[in-house]
Amino acid sequence: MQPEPLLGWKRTYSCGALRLTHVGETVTLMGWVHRRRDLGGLVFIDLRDRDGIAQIIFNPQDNSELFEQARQLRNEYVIAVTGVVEQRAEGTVNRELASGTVELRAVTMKLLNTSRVPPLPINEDRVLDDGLRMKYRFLDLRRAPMQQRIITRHRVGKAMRDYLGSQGFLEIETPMLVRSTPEGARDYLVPSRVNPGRFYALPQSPQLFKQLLMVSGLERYFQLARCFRDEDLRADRQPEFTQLDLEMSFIEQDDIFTIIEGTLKHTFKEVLGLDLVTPFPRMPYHVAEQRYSYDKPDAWVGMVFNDLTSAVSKVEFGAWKTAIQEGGCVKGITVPHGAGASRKETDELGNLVKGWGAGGLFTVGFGDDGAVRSSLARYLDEASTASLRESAQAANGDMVMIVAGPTPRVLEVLGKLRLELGRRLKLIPMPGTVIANPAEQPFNFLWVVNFPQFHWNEEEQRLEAEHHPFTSPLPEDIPLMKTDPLKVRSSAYDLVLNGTEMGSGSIRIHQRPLQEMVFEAIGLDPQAANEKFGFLMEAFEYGAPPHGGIALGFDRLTALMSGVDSIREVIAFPKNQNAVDMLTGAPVEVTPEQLALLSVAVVDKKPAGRSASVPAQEVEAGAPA
RNA sequence: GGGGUCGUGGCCUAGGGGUUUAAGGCGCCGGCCUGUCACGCCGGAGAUCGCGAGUUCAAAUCUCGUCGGCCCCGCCA
Repeated sequence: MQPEPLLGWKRTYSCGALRLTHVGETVTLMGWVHRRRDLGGLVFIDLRDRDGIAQIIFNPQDNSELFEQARQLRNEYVIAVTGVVEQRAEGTVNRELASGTVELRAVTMKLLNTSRVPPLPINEDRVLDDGLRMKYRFLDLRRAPMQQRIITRHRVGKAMRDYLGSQGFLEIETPMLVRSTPEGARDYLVPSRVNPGRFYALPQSPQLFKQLLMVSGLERYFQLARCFRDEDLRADRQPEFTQLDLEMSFIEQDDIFTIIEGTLKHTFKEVLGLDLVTPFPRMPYHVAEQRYSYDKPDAWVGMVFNDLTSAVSKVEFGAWKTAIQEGGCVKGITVPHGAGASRKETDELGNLVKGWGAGGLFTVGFGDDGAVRSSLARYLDEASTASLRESAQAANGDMVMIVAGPTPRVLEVLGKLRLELGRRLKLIPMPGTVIANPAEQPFNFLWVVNFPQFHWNEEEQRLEAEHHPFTSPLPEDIPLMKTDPLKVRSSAYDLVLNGTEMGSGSIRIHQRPLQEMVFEAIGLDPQAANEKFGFLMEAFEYGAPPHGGIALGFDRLTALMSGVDSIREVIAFPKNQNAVDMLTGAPVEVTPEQLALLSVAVVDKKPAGRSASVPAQEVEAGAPA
């Protein structure tokens, strides 16, 4: 059997689309052989495309030659099949398949392409080595869970575009080859051939351009903007990532909040069918800083974070003592009826928690008879146990899951832990659920407002912008700029989701004198400021409107909505931890000729560098010939 | 830059100094099978245990180094 060209064959339905209503129709499906079940006298092929799976039946009595061809099919062969949709007999219906009430009785078939045996299983959902997945990403992406996430990503983006479009926003692209600015993350640089010795930078964000668009009078801008930061990677950090970036004129902070709340409400409804409760709670920065009292936003499914710091202050347990001594805290989530959790389950959660940057997870269970079950039992005397139990509001049968350490970390970890518990205990509302009150909301958004304008950079012995230097101070605090700059509050705000940062923005400065004042405060002398940002300040002199905006982490949001921890799972072609694209091998060395053309010389090259550590032949083996 | 963890046929795992001729499941190849859907049954091929040193009579197993994946700290205005 040799592959043939399509020669006029047209696909009439997708595999996942077949239903009882199609019975009797002659249809043509095209897709990949998902699985073959050869019963000897009967062959079933599960044919898969992006939409789903259809069962095709080959019967030798219909066409013996076709039947023999079907026996020769192998997984991942690409075929086109024309046949008649038939209702499945009672007892042969597959409830697991959307198309499970029907099957396609094959009449003719065309082999479109063959396939080698794939190096990773495409027809089953199992945990695979990340390196293998990245090297064969084109096959990894063929797997159903990956396709679902890529589709989710598309839908999230589309929902955002639709909503913002309906609100009068214009999607405008900004340049990728931009001017390098010293502040912030390290830049990716691009040498200019036309201007020897000069470099572009890839944008860390479209910040300056979107402000200029406001000066230009475009009034409402947004973009799913690709951003680049040359910093070390994490599960939630890639060197290139995507932000929902927007900016508005003639607005104040509340207007931004309303737009974002509307955007997220629409997006969650469209993509997950969940009705988010808006507006999101707001918390001034100083409250978050001092108490970090997450009571309201965390009042979800009854699993609030309980502060146990004082309750366990007398417990002679090293990790807790250290945490408290260093100004941190001990907090716990009380899991209703959780005391029955197995050692295996708590160990698993413990490993997750460690991976999120906490020292470990400590559990104290209270049996139905009130008996204490804990690995820390020997550290817990009667009094401490009682006070812990009271602070944790634990009833008989409950389990308290405890994390200790620096407060921000504890809160972030507990936020993730709670989401994980919600998933495991099936407490997260199913798609389509109307969330009546914020306490049931698995996605707990929170605005943190009024960040300080500056913080002190100990290393450089100077003030530094907390958000960025284009952020406007609160008008009432401007007089403090000269006298007590650290007390100046800014109009910067963060959007926090389940204890992790999901976005941040601010109302911007739109007048030259104030911008100059801020530059001066952070130690940028007028001449340097003019050199780097003169174009912006000059723009302010031509009728810049009041404006502000925000950027949301699109990858992170999509990951959370997909229920995965790593943004790599929602990026089609991500980099590995060493910022290497394991599929193509990038970055690679380039020829001396290329370098010469760019007036670039490579110095101090590390021997056997990382680009060389992806052997060329391995890459070749992974790439299509 | 640092810490942790993992690396065993194509895939996922077991084995943690000598009864291992490296085990199992999936996959692959061949045979049988007309209602399967993770089809079933029978048979077979496929691994010098990431790589390199060292310890030892003996190393997949212990030690050191190295390479690679992942997680974290630093870093990410």
